[in-house]
Amino acid sequence: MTMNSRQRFLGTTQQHAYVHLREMILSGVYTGGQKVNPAKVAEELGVSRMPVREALRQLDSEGLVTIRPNRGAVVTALTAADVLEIFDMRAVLEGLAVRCALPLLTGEDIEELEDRRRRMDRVRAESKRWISRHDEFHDFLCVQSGRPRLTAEIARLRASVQPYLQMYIASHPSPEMTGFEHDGLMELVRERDEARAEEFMREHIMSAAHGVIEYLEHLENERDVGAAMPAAGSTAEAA
Amino acid sequence: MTMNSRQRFLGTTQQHAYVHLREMILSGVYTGGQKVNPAKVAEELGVSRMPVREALRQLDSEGLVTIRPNRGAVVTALTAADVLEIFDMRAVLEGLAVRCALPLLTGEDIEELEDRRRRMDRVRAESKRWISRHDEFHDFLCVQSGRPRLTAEIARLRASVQPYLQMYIASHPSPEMTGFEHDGLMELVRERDEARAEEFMREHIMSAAHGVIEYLEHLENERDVGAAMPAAGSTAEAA
DNA sequence: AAATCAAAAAGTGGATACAATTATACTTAT
DNA sequence: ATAAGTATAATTGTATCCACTTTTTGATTT
Repeated sequence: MTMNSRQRFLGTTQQHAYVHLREMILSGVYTGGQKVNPAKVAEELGVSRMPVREALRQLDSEGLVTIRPNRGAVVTALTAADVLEIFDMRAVLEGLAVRCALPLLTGEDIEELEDRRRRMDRVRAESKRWISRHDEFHDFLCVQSGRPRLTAEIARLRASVQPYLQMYIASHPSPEMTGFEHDGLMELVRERDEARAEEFMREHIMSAAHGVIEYLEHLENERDVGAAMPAAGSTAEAA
Repeated sequence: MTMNSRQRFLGTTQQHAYVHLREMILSGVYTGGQKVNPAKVAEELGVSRMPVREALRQLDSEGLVTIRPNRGAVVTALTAADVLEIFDMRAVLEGLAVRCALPLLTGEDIEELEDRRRRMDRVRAESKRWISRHDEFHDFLCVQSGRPRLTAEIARLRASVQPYLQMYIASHPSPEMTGFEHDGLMELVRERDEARAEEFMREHIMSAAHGVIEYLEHLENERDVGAAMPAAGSTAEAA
């Protein structure tokens, strides 16, 4: 049962640990602020602490965990401000990506893009699948820019907010995804209007961001008033 | 003489190794494509291979070295296309940074910025010092955006092309740095014109990029013709 | 002389062992 | 009762050791 999954895994043990931890964080099993015990993780995977440490170091560089010297690693907890910052960065970078991709897109590419947009629309009701196809749509466009570093960076930023996006979605059952925006984008793509497509992409991403950010601000406010006067209730009780 | 510099270094051995390797790469002592021998580095620093390995893993995540499983680490060698990609990313991100900083800047901040611009201009002739002060000017503006992740990412991108910038500078003795552009930026900052300041910053960064990129393309062409027909010269000689 | 293969050397990845640091629990004093 | 201090446990950081992979070298064959 706890049969060592290392056996089936191809590649180095470090990669195995990296993939495992990353999945755990992105899927929300390890939640923000939580300490990561390397010894436990190592035992779970049936490996030593060393490859786990290296995986954590890598995840730290990518922003998913935060290592403090001699004090261990914690899963990075993002504030609403952090999430805003990340979306802002993604917005300008993905704007750049469309701008670069536009002159390189063949008619075939545009057809494929249109296809993906339709596939996305088809599952508008199921938020999880829609998100996944939405990501694929965006990713396809990024890849067509012929800029691997840009594409990777955008993917990294997208991943780092993923758990928060999922929380938001979970708390807003069936928010009827706004797919129509992509029609506007497709139109600008066909017209090969670089400037307007870039601008449109920026606005599109930030409009998606607002929901998540407001949700997180709401949570933070709730938590703050709760933490600021924890004595209020008990004082009343005592009195 | 080879007195173990670890003694004087505060912090973990891993940090020591990281700082050391980073300096070596950024200063150009380790040049692009070169293999890094962890055992040698470890001995030089008077530490074991383990912290060196972790430092390399981190540098890999940051793009300064490339680790291939079972085949060691090499200093990342960037092509002209890579450098263009990085400058493009920096341009849009730093555009975002000014836009965010503008509404937050106090009169004092603007004075300080102006001060830095003057200090930069004062050493226009000495390219090394000018570069350094130029970076500080840009960094100050980034910090004022109140976006730590954005600031860090921009710094990372700037660092990754630093060796190439230095090569370019070295091969173009005293290119009479174009400081005047910053006057235009300062004007837009004072007017608090977010949109135009963002656009200006983008263009400013890309104009700085062109020199480096052309230089690298030139080098690549030279290398390519040299490699494509290495017999050409010797054939002529033989004939 | 060039190509192929085998064996050795070098190098990388991972595990265990040990040292140093931080966190926790317990005591003691105010 | 609370706070400070100390002892102990837990965790983190580093080094050494071993196994496995890649690279190099040299011998052999065509």
